[in-house]
Amino acid sequence: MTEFRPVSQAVEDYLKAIYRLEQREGKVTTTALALALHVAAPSVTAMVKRLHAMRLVRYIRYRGVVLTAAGRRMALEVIRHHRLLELYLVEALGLPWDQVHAEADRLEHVISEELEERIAERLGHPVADPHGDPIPTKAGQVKEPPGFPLSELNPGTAAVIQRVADQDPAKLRYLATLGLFPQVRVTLLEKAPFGGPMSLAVGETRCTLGGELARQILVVPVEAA
Amino acid sequence: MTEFRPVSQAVEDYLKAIYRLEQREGKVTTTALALALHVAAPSVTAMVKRLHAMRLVRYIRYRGVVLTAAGRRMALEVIRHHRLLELYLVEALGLPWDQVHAEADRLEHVISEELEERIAERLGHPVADPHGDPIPTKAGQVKEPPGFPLSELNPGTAAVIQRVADQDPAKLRYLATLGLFPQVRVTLLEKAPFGGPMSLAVGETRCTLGGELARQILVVPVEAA
DNA sequence: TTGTTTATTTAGACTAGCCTAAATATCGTT
DNA sequence: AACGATATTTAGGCTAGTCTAAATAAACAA
Ligand SMILES: [Mn+2]
Ligand SMILES: [Mn+2]
Ligand SMILES: [Mn+2]
Ligand SMILES: [Mn+2]
Repeated sequence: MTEFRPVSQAVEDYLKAIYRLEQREGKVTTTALALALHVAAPSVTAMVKRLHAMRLVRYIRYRGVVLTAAGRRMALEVIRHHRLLELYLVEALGLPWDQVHAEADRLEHVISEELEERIAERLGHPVADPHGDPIPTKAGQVKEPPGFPLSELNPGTAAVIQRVADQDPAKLRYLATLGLFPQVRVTLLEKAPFGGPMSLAVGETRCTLGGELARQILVVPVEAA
Repeated sequence: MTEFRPVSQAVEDYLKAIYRLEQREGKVTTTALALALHVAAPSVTAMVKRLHAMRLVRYIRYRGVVLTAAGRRMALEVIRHHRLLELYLVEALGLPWDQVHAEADRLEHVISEELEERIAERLGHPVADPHGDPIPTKAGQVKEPPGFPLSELNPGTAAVIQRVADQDPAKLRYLATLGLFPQVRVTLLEKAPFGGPMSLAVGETRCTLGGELARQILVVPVEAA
């Protein structure tokens, strides 16, 4: 029944990007895709036409693109691979958390369902990757975790980091030196106005963080200790 | 100095196939490559011209193809990936030994040198994969293990399996049910003439094996127990 | 509402890899 | 030494995915 056609790596990358843009921006334009995928706009136009013909998106000229149910299912499948792999590489092989994204971006397209399953099992069927991003289930369920940017936390409040939304290795390495990971508890001490730097207590130490980075760190407030 | 250009998956597969044919047959013809890679002969002609232009092989029209030093280095690099991955998938994730070949065939092209290194470390820098095939070193050294086909062993002699040269999953599953793996000790009891079936003692049990399969199992004789 | 800026698509081209059919070279035999 | 069989290459074509330059539609502002 469910007819099964294999799909190219490029197609999977487009679907993933479309999924992320739908989440973050609501609508998905040609230009946004071109930017996200580092290709020229006409390349995107050509590809979304193909995706439309494959019934993975609905595409209306000049109106952007929307995932179909089949397209969303495939996107989530690839994202599941990606996030399981990231976690596996960190947990089982000790790769640094700033490198696993790039590695997973290539591996996600080639692992079998069998291998995916073994990895999930070995990890105890985890629900989040090393950056706090939720891992879709086999059935395609995702629960985006709650949380808002650390930059909007009120001074004097404690919170637990849920997610680090940036994937730039340099930034991740820097955050690691500060001890800022998902599940870590922080207290906001002071905040300069207009997106300026903030000073934080992390465990025993304290640090200063620019507004840029603080916007990428999602937190949930907790009771003071 | 060593200029580093990335190479496509197709190129890596050709280099690997050329390497294997050089080992097994001595010379590498267009037809042999076409057969090995399941492509049409003219596709091979086109590709070996490109490989020649890239200085990965020397190609003379109608005369076949020979790996250059650079080509051999690349082939061994991919083979190293393949065999490390096969062993890792069996050891660390418990995949059945008949499935790891197909999985490794896709993964070998996308893992980073960093990940390769972690895997090798985790495995304790092994020298052979689950089928007994030698794992080239980082520097490109391979030592083909000794051994001759089980089909040529003399009746009454004991031997240790060095290598199972077949990679057909069905055959490998069958051999697994008989307990025939590398490092396993067997004794040849009887042998029918003209490549006919042979009866073996494997541990406590005995079994019968067709000449076809016996030719793919490489052994080294040992003292009787 | 008209004109300008910006986003998007069309047109046309290119590369890597693959294919089939036809031409040609090599090899093994007589 | 020549012939037929076999191996190999050439010729020509196709798809996926990319690009730049040019045309056009949509959005915004006066
Ligand atoms: Mn999957
Ligand atoms: Mn992640
Ligand atoms: Mn390598
Ligand atoms: Mn193997």
